[in-house]
Amino acid sequence: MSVTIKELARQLNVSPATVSLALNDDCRVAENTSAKIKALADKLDYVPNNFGRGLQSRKSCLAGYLAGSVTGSFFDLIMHGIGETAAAADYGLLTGITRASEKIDSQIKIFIEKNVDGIILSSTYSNHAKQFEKVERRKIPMVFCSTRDSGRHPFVITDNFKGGQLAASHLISLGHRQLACCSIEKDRLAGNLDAVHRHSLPEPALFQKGEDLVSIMKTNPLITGITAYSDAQSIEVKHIIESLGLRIPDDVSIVGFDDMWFSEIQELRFTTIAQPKKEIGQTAMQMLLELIGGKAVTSRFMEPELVVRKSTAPPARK
Amino acid sequence: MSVTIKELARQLNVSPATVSLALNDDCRVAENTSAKIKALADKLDYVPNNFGRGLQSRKSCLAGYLAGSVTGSFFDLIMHGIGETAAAADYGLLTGITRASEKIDSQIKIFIEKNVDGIILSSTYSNHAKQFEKVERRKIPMVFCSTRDSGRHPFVITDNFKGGQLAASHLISLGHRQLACCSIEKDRLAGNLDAVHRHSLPEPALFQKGEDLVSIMKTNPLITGITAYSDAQSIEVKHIIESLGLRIPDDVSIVGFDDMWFSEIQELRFTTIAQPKKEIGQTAMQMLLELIGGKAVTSRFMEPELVVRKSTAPPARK
DNA sequence: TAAAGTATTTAAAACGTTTTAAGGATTGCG
DNA sequence: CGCAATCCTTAAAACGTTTTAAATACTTTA
Repeated sequence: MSVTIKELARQLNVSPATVSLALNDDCRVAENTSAKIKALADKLDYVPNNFGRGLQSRKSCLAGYLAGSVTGSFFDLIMHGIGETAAAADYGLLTGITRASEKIDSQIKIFIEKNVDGIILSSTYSNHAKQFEKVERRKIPMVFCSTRDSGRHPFVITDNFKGGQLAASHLISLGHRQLACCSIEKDRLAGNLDAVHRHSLPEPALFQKGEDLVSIMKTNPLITGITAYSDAQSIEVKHIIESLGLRIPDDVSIVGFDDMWFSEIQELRFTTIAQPKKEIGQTAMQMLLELIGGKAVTSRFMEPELVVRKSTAPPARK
Repeated sequence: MSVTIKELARQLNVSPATVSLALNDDCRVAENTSAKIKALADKLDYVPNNFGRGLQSRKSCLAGYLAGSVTGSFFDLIMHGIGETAAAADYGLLTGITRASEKIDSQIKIFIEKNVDGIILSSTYSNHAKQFEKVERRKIPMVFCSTRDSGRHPFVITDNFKGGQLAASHLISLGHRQLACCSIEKDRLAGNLDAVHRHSLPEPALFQKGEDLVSIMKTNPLITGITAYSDAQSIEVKHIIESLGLRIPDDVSIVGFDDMWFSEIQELRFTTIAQPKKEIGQTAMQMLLELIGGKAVTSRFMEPELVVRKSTAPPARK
């Protein structure tokens, strides 16, 4: 049985109300009464009971985080940022990491049951509309993190257009004239196109999966610079290019995206567009806290950054 | 404002007590009353308030998970397992992922404040004794996951002795006679030694960091098989061995540990001792739930498994 | 039909906190 | 000294649930 306000009150011969007031730094309670109370609370290691408090305040100081997977450190670092900012605000972070579609509904249910004050999402979950309707009906604030929905909820996301520009500009500045670009992320593609247009170069060849490159490279052997969707795709692309008898970066340069830890390992050393993962998480939680506090928040784009390693170089052949 | 038991009671002209009893499937309430109540609860999307409930039951149905980092997918997969099992038991998972020592105390504080029913730890945190004393004083159950302390708390961990045996036996069966083994994990080292002794082979050379291998390989050029501490260390070892002018696996074989996702990528293809990461997480949560339920639990060792890829082969030279 | 038994419902208290309005002391001022 | 003003403290209600013991309704049984 833990120490309660009543117990403190009993021991000091004051009322529970006074204790509560004192512990909440209410200016109405006398200096030395307050001091006495705080001293005893400290000594007995009093911790306010979240149930009693929540019942009254209708706040749980709990936030939910839902993501498909944190494997490979991308969402891991985001979660780091979220958790850190949450803890600083005395918020607990309830995580629901799951790929299995049928488990998402149950995670949302748990978030609701545990009375989270808000939810951060790293996926759009458009096929779970019914469950999210419940969240909205309860007016539980939501923030999208590293993804965005059709517009009703605020989001934090890397400026993908700029990222695409950065990737293409880097390749162009190295002397590459004919590029290829993964078309999965529309904004990055748009940025890529923009850079190419500015230099009056031919449009990049488009691909979705790494394997598409086999035929693309055969059709257009002039391609020397590739923008991949992610560092993970860079691995795939590297393998495919090498299986075509070409070398990285001598014959073909690759720019990845994300700046995952494995891009740094000696065997790979990928040039990439870094996303500020931890900052994205911190910002998302920050925004959620503001939303919970009743403030209006606006979506934010975070700055990507070019990290040059060994997968890009000037093209050997012109 | 959400629907409460009182509201349901009002609408159906019964007492709140009846509603509570009905929703908890108490046999005392009449069949059709119960049916009516459940139907309305369903229709109005009633969700029991965790504060009211927790105040009464003294349970939060919240568990805490504390880990140093989930980067690189090892603890990520463990967390997956924990979360899945937690959700199945209607438990929320509060995560405190942090490397920063000064943030650990604050995470524990948050766990206590939010009234978690139990805590899973993936690190021993021996220098945070004061904070953990508070946890113990409150009799909050704890389970160690993929680590173990000096004995007071139950743990789940891979059978490292067996893992060490597996690694050495594999190398020996390929024909390697002189081995090296990372000595960081004592049980794995013991398993390694055991296998070597069984075959009456010379004891393995010991190293801690990958860089130690530079001098070790020079002192003992007969070494052809290496057991690394982890797949991550395998990367380092590979790089060092190659920088010594030797090839993997032609000249030197490497066995890693963990079976992380990157061990599968084409550039690496590491032979490794796989740890059942997800199962470890599931088991840890299972044990915690039993502990919370008042049962006695015993620690468990999970089976490691040899995964043969391309970093091991029979030694070229005898 | 009264008594005894069973089935169903309910009032009330409890859990720990915060908050509001009112209460009691003390002080200052005329 | 009396009245107001100020300062400090407190009783009581509220939040939503569960639980216990008591109350009510309905069946049997004699």
